[in-house]
Amino acid sequence: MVTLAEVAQHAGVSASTVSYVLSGKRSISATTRLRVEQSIRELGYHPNAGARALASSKSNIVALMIPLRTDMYVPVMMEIAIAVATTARTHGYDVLLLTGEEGPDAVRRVTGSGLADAMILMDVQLDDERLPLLRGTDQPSVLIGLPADTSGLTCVDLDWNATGALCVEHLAKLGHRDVAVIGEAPAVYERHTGFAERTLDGLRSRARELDLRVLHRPCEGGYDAMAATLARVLDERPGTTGFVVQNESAVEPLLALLRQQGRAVPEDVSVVAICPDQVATQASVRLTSVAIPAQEMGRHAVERLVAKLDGRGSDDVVLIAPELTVRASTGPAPTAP
Amino acid sequence: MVTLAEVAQHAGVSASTVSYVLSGKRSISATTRLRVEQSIRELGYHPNAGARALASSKSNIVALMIPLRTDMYVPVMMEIAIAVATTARTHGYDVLLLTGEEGPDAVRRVTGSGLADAMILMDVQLDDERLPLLRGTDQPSVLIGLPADTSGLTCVDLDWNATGALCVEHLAKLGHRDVAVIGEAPAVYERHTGFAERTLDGLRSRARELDLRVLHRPCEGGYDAMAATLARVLDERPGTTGFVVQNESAVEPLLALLRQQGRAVPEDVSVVAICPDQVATQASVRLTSVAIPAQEMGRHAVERLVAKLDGRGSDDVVLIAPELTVRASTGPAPTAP
DNA sequence: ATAGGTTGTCGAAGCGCTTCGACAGCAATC
DNA sequence: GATTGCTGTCGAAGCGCTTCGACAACCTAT
Repeated sequence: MVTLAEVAQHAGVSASTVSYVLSGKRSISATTRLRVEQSIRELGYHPNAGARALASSKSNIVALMIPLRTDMYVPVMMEIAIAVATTARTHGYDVLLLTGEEGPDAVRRVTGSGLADAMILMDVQLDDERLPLLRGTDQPSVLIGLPADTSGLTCVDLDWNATGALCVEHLAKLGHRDVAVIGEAPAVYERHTGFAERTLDGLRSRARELDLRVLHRPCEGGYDAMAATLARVLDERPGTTGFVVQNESAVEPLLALLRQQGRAVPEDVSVVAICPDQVATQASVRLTSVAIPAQEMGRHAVERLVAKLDGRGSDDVVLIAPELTVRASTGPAPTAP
Repeated sequence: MVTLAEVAQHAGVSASTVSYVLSGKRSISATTRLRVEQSIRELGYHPNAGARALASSKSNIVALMIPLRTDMYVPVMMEIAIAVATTARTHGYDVLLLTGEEGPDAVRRVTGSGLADAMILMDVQLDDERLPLLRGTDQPSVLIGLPADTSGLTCVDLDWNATGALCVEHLAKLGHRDVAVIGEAPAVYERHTGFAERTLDGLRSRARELDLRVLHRPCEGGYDAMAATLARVLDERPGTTGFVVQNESAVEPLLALLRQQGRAVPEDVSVVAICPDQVATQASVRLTSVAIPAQEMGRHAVERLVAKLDGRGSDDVVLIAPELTVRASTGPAPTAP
């Protein structure tokens, strides 16, 4: 392993000079800089991460806590993780992957050991047990997702309230009066995951204003679960003509079932999905949808975090405005016979 | 931040004693150990990762390189990543997430800087440009996936050859004579991703032995692409009664299309999928499938890696035997009218 | 009693880097 | 010609830990 000292010797300068060439924290004459850079290249020098971290108290690593469970939005999580990793890299940071498994202990471990300079938390629950720890440390952090109390925290999320409202508005405008919401798996609501509840709140309150009737049913993904859910919905509200689907693994089953029952989309029934664009365009009917901007969320989170690490930036909430794209799964409500 | 020295002072012992309590590398009397452990707890001490890495030349971090692109098996990748992270943790390692973006440079950076003690590579291509670097370093590594030349490398993968063979065997046993393979997106083959080619090889050579006709068509995921592919297949081989689908985002579209064309599954047409069990059980027809054992692969990879780090373990290839589960999407070939 | 082992603890060196203060050299100012 | 102010470089201290050799203290076997 090549060390700083060896580079210094090779270039005929002192170790500190090499360090300053690397960090740019003091001015170095062009000739020395070039000589040092040349030596670095020739020897194939890479600074030792541990030594650097020890001396500077900075690891240049950000931790990313992802959920352990895979009961929702797996591709979204993945896309966020990838966006976080690539964005972090452009700012000179590497990403440490933590699963939810350790829970709050992971936060303690990371802050305590100086393993990472900052953290990004995903899968935030409304009353997340990691939050007190984050508030109690001076290590910067960003949440992807919104807890109930955001004071003293930086959060990035899609504006789920607005998303719910947007979906129901679109259906209202098309004349639908009875709307069913196919939600995430029950477990997601039970653990009070912010986005699911917020979507529903936003949707319901807008529906009230617009005088629509809303029936919400959580739904595990998959064909069988969707079949059972649909049967119950149509039994309870036979006049339902609009669907909002938040569980992406229920989308395709729903379409198949409707088709099978002779209900045409969008002639008889309209469907709005909340899902990544890829899902919306690959479905058997091109879906009118509100996109989940996974990449943007990941990128934003890192950029807020880097800002904080640089001393710029402050605690606040970044809500990304939802956008609804009209495709082929929604149309005017059928006129009563 | 609490340091070792502070713990030592608090416990009335020397720093080295505390260190030995922590590492267990020398025997310590029960009384001192207890006293030290007590102090550690009271002060809330966490060893500093950087200092540790510097002094011991071990970071206790393993790097995981995941593919940047998301054109295949996203949930599988995610599951592997999570399995790697949790398994690594049980062995005292953390996981650094690298995306393919940097390519071979990432390998250089990580080995050069001592950021990680070892690495796991995913999305391995048959002739991967990272391999020479891995062979040229003494840093342990494990590949998830099989390159063309595995000499000097440790690899973990599903036995894709056997997987292909298994699928076609199952169809043959049911009396099907004409089989179509719906493959991954063309790009996957173009970059010579091992698993796709191997599956095909295994399938073709077994088909030859069993005297079946095979038609292979790569296919982007989604409904439209699948529709076009299916039309071409049925045009070229109208007698096709068996399908093997490797692209999980083509499965549901295929089922929908067949249904739409009045071809019943499994009465008229049989479908075998290669996909995670979750996909197979959630599809509109419960799919006969060969499971992709994502968790097992991740776990295995970490365990091989840890073995190497401990000086046990050697270079070799672990192939996981495929298992075919019969569900409702395959049945006897229809007898010719 | 003495030599030879064990066991438990300590002191000190050193891992490779950053960073601070010092200072030589030189140009501009009075 | 002395003073001030830069600029560019160096030496040394120190970050918090691991680890090696030393060595008391005690136990066994002669």
